[in-house]
Amino acid sequence: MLELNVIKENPEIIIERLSVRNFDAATIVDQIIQIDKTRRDAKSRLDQVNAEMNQISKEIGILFQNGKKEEAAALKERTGTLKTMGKELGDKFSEAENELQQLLVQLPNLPHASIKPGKTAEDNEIVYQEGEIPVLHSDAVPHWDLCKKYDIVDFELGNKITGSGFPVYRGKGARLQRALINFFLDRAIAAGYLEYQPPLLVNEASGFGTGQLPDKDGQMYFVNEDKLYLIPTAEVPVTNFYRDMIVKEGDLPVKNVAYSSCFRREAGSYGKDVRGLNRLHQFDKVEIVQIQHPERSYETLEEMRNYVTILLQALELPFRVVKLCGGDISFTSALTYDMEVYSAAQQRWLEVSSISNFESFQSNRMKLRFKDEQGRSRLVHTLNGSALALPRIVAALLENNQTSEGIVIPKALRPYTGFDIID
RNA sequence: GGAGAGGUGGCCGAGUGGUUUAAGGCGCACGCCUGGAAAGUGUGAGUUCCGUGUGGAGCGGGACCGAGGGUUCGAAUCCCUCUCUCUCCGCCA
Repeated sequence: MLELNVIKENPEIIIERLSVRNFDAATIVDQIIQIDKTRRDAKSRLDQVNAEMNQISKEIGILFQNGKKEEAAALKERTGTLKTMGKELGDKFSEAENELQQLLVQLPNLPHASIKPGKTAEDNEIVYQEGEIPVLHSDAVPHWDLCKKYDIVDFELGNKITGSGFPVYRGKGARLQRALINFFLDRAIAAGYLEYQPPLLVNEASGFGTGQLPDKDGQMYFVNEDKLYLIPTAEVPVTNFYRDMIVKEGDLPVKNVAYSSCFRREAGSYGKDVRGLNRLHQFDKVEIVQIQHPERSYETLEEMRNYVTILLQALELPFRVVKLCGGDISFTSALTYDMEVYSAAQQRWLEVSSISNFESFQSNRMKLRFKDEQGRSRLVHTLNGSALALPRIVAALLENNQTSEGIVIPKALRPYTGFDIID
């Protein structure tokens, strides 16, 4: 959520910057400024009425103590009209406030100044690429066939007990998953992140705080009985730890890491993108989250990108870094790098990490602030990134490392898997 | 799921209708005291909104005692709903 003051002070700039996303904010910004006026006017008058009421009540109290009941009764009569006025103004105020809130929530985050306009993923900018594209034998097969061949991921069994998009990992497949989780967590801890195990279900306030609600309501699984949402990413609980808090400036940056299962309805997805492990309803991910001083958040974004780069290098996967264009960047993000690995049998780049700086967009929703040196409350910046999402990493490892003997496990992972080949 | 108790400032804890402008304590910040510290002592300290002023220095005012409603001239205090925590019972990994 953008800050009201910022919108009020430079409405044209907001409209111009949001046009980079192909978002026409002119009408909403206009309405916001109007409603805010109404709201402030009502609040101002309401405060005056309340002040007068408080004054009268105090006087009545004193009169009662002195036994002057008639004078008190006379004063009471005046409160009737004040009360009606107060009620009307109060209603007007909260109505305006609600409307204002509803308008504010519709505006996406301002893209960073370096973000280029663009319509789709086609317009994203490849800013870096590393690693050799493997040349596979002519009999090389995609990972879903390898899963079957080595009996490590069973999609049909998942279909049977749950539905499509919920695979069952078996034997060395299950151990590979566990190895990756531990590998990623150990690396993150070594890089100074604090490990958490968050709840996998969150309440509505948490969904709102990180921006999944009300926007992406239909993308989360919802437990109606208890009004709880299954998390689409550990970002939601881990960032919301700090909702409604004022953190100490000296505690910044906060660096947290969490492994969690993630649940996504993926409503509207179809086609070959969803084949095998490419797109699932439930998957595992290690997520890094940072809370940082506004003046240092972009350094931190680069640091996180560099951190993920090292992970991909350790796994010996060819990868590239994509800077998302205005049309492809998420509603909440100011700048996002997607990290993509090359999956050689599919001959596709697969997104395995998305690293974003949300600036104050989430912290404004969450009322997450810090005290600066002058004792002023200021919104922090929040950032997060996958480090990493497992299924597509597994897909690329299987495809790229397939040999006639079996699937070769990268060296860095062997201490975790306890085997060096899947055969 | 059943029964009971309770949510008060950073923390502990008083407060059952009117100078509560939330007692007191601990902790905190800044002074005094001290060679330095402890003890002692003094002062101060929350969040947020509106107005005025103007980059939030200041001043005036509103709201905030789990959340939301209600009663009343007036609510931390009374009533209703919700929520969370604790204890006991039941169930259970």
